Amino acid sequence: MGRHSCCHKQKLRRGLWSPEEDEKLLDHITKFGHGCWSSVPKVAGLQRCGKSCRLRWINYLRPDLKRGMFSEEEERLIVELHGMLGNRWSQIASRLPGRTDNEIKNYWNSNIKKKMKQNGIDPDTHKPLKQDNKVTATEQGFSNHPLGQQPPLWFELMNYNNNNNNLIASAVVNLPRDEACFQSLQCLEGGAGGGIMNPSNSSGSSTGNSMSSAMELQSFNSTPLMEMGGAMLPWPDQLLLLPNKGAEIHIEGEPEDLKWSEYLNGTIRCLASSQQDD
DNA sequence: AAGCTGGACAACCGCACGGTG
DNA sequence: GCACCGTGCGGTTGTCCAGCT
Repeated sequence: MGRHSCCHKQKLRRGLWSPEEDEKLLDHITKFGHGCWSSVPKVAGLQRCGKSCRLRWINYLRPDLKRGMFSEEEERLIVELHGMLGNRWSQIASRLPGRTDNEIKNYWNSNIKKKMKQNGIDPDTHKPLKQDNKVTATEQGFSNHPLGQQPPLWFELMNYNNNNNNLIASAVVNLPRDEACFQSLQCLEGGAGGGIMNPSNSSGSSTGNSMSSAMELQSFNSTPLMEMGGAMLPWPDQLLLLPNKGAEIHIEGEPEDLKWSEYLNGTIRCLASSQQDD
């Protein structure tokens, strides 16, 4: 590890912080706030550069830090957000109260990345790895599926998610409006009730729904397609498959669409349970 | 017991960006 | 427009420690 140029010039301390330094910094910021970071070390009586003080405060001394292990929900959220935002750790951290970008970045690199690879998911693209250890539809007993030996990505992910309650990776699945995709969704629908209309009978008009700002990278160009509880709910062009949660869609400003999301979660969970029982 | 290794965490580096004079 | 400064961010690397040989 090198030395900050400013630290070098001023012969400032570097490396791990001592409890005494922590106390000085904490005491100073508690009383006066940090204000201009470059002036903090001088006023607080620290032989550190302002940058180092800022980092120490943000990553360790801040009173609102959560610390401790990441919960399953936090882990799931990190994976989901990373799928949408990429390595924008500060943005990801802003959606996890009490967690720092550095903490999340470390956790991603040392833990989640590894789990995703073990699950056959590329942590960079959130898509299945093109490797031999990938869980294929054929391995899962879908060799007789009409889609054949090499089913499309949406089918692979959908079934992969169904058969693995411990799935770590989230994935965005593009859903083509064709008969094969429709049939697969019918399978998902299972015995949970409700009805799915054949895409060929749909009007094909777009409602132009969009995701929330947090998910602006995705947009749903939806077509009314699915009937549930007497209401027509939109068919998304994309599904977001989430670990341990089945699938979700997020459509801004239309709470009734969330029912569709919960409904799909339920059917996927239901399907996974019945398959495990077999 | 000693050395090695890998994981987790902490901290630094370089760069980009915005504000200011 | 330009230089300078402070700040924030993401990538990288150092440090510590537990487990293994």
